[in-house]
Amino acid sequence: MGLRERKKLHTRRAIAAAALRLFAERGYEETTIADIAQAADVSPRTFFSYFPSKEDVVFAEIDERLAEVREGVAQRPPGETPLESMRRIVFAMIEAIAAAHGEYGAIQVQLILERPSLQARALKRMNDTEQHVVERLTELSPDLDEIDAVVIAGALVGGMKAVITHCRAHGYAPAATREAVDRALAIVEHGLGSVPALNRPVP
Amino acid sequence: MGLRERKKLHTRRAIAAAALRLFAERGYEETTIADIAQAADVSPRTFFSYFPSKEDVVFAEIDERLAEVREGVAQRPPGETPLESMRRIVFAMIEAIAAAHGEYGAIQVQLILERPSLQARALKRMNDTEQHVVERLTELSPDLDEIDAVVIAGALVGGMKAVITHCRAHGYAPAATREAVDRALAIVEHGLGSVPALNRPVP
DNA sequence: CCAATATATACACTGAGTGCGAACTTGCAG
DNA sequence: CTGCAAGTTCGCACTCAGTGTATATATTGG
Repeated sequence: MGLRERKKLHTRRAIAAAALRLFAERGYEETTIADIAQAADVSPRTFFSYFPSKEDVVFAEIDERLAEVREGVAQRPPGETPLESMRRIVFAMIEAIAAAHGEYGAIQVQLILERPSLQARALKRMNDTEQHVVERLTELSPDLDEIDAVVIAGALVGGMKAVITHCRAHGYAPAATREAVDRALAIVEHGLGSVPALNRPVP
Repeated sequence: MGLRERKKLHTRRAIAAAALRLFAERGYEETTIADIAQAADVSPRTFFSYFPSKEDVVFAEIDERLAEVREGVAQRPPGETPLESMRRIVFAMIEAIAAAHGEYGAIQVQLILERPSLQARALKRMNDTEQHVVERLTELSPDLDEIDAVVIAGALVGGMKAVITHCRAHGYAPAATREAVDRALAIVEHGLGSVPALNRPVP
């Protein structure tokens, strides 16, 4: 990795960190791009060569983790059933979200919850992830009907969203979270278990 | 209904119609609020007393129909099981979406599909509807755990989204749509059928 | 017809986001 | 080390969405 790329990554992180810090200190609306740029020691114009909009900077860290999850999903032990794969994906994502509760994680979550426009963007990201799951699913089980794959992905992501919603309302106690995941998966699986293609291992 | 309210509704519709027409003619980005205001014969400032943002005007008609659906969901025949209620809601919504394919419906759908920001807003509306379903569900079955209700709503709305996605890809042929709905519901229900609270009729 | 109230508009302003060309930095080849 | 090509930052000028406010105009109820 050359100097150029390292610098870029550093600048990107500096901008994101400065933005999140300012958002936390004085609020989202009250922070301008100019403020962020100044705090990160770049020109206002440069901000937009790293993030296409002010809203996107909130998702900087989340997007990084999401990319990791997608990588991880790619390689999968042989003999694993599609259903098991799906369970693994869901757990990886929940874990990724929980892990995001680091330095600025709490601020991100709070911002997203209280700004409808950020909520909308978060949902869009979930939807994109869902599309990804559909692709992966049809790849794993070529004999699976497209409509079935779409429904299954929807149910899975819906379940995930349910867990997040539930945890938000009841705090992120690990035991409660685990229980929520188990319950959600149990419910969804009872329906999913009846799709034969999902329970046949692939070579 | 007084003159004042009639006029307001008329202006609202005029603005929405002008906006959709201009979006169709020259594109979304290429149409400014000033253009819309001029076409609807109001001042630019007035636009914002009817719609909070340029994006919201795209959803004007959809929101009207969604409100109708919520009304319809409210009164429900006695003895109907929660599961039957849910099926009724899903069908009503699918129907509402299909009905929106009127004068400007096609333009709306096209706009939403090709602008990520509009997609995000559409998903937010779906999510809000999902919240509504959760509320209604816990109201209908007080003995239903919250987490279960959230998962069920998620699965239902996920299924709905799946149907829409599928229909979009395969055209809106009525037969195909009906089949998609049946398949989606069948899949979801196989899971949902195992939740006892859902199959007990309420007084 | 009058007064209270709701609505429309004009005006001025902030801030997000874009296009462009100039200045600068890095990577690489000779 | 040196200079050239490519990538990156920056300043500047601009458009447009969206807001606050004060003023004018229309509607309603009495």
